[in-house]
Amino acid sequence: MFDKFRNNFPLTDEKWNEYIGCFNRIEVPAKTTLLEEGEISKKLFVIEKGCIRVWFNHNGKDLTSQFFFENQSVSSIESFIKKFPSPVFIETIEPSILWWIHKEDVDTILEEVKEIPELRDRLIDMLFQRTFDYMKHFFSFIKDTPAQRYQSLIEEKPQIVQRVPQHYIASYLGVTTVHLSRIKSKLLQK
Amino acid sequence: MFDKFRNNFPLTDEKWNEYIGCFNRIEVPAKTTLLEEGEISKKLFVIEKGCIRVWFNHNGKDLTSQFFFENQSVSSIESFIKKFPSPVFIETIEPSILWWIHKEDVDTILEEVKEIPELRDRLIDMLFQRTFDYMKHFFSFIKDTPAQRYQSLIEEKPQIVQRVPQHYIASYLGVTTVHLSRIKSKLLQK
DNA sequence: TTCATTTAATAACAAATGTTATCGCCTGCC
DNA sequence: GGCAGGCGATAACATTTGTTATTAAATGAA
Repeated sequence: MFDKFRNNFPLTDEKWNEYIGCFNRIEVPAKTTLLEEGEISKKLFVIEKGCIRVWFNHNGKDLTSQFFFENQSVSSIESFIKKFPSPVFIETIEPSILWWIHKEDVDTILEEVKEIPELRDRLIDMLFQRTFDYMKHFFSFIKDTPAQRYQSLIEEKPQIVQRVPQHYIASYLGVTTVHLSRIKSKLLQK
Repeated sequence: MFDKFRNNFPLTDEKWNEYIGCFNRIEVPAKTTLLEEGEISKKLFVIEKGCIRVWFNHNGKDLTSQFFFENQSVSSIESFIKKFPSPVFIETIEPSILWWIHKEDVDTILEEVKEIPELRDRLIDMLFQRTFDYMKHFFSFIKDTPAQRYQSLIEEKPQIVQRVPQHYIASYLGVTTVHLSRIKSKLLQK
């Protein structure tokens, strides 16, 4: 699972193996809850196979805010980093193969790895990237119609459209399932 | 301007004065453009007095994405950090007193300051905070109606409602000026 | 397989929001 | 003080989106 990343990291083999050894492999069915709302997140997940969504409950409605696929890492970032109760649920969509690591191990690794400027810069870069992604998604809510957001989704994140049930996509785009259905049928007419 | 922050930073007086000396004070009227779309941002601004908005043009519409007030720092973050052409304009709303610093000076300071773990951690913390703010604002677009978003704005960021012209607030909330007017008059009826 | 459950499409109607136009009030400027 | 232009309220109408209900298709479990 992790071998393909090996040459991206300027570490001794010894250190590398020590870090990799902290990860645990699990296989879980679809609709498995990995983190409950209110819980303090103690695990970071990496997806080997499958797909995960982050969602929250608002007045009884199930609202999805993010999707994750193979090779992405997933956590409730506020909860994991700041030890706040998680505002969100994390749940598998498909049967999945995951690797998880304890927060304590992540902290230890980060503490050691900070001394390596290349890695430190890459971590800061990842943080920025996450922020930019949020900004981009957020902008689309100010400037685009739901139909345009769906069109962008098809173009930019086809995995979501192909692998995720439609009612999750609807709330992700900020519309009802009925309206997403209408958007799709209008697209087909053209 | 910066004296009130002095005791927050574990630096020698000499270093502190060197860093503060990099800032330049300017006074500008309302509606002054500080950064054009497409330009690469080379300045970071700190607001001593006044108020600033970040906006972009979408199909001829003026869409505001952020507001900033006293003691906040402002830049087109993607452009300033990554040297991309800025996707946004930055403009004063009120006549303002600003302090600006060159990107090169920021880079130099950051390079030196990274060696101080307290500061480094605080910088990373600020990055996270920015991300959390975006996430929160973004969530409100999925879960709340425009009327609810306006209500939250009154409660959580009263400065915006008090000091910013209404047509800027409208696009910030993702509605037309006409609809924001309706929202306000409905609130008064209750 | 069969049956129950989940998921998606559609229709009819209701509510929210956008568009265009008009009016009045300020504010800054001469 | 008077005037022009910017700003905000409101009305009438158009369009978009939500709600509820129904049906059909797909999926999963026994």
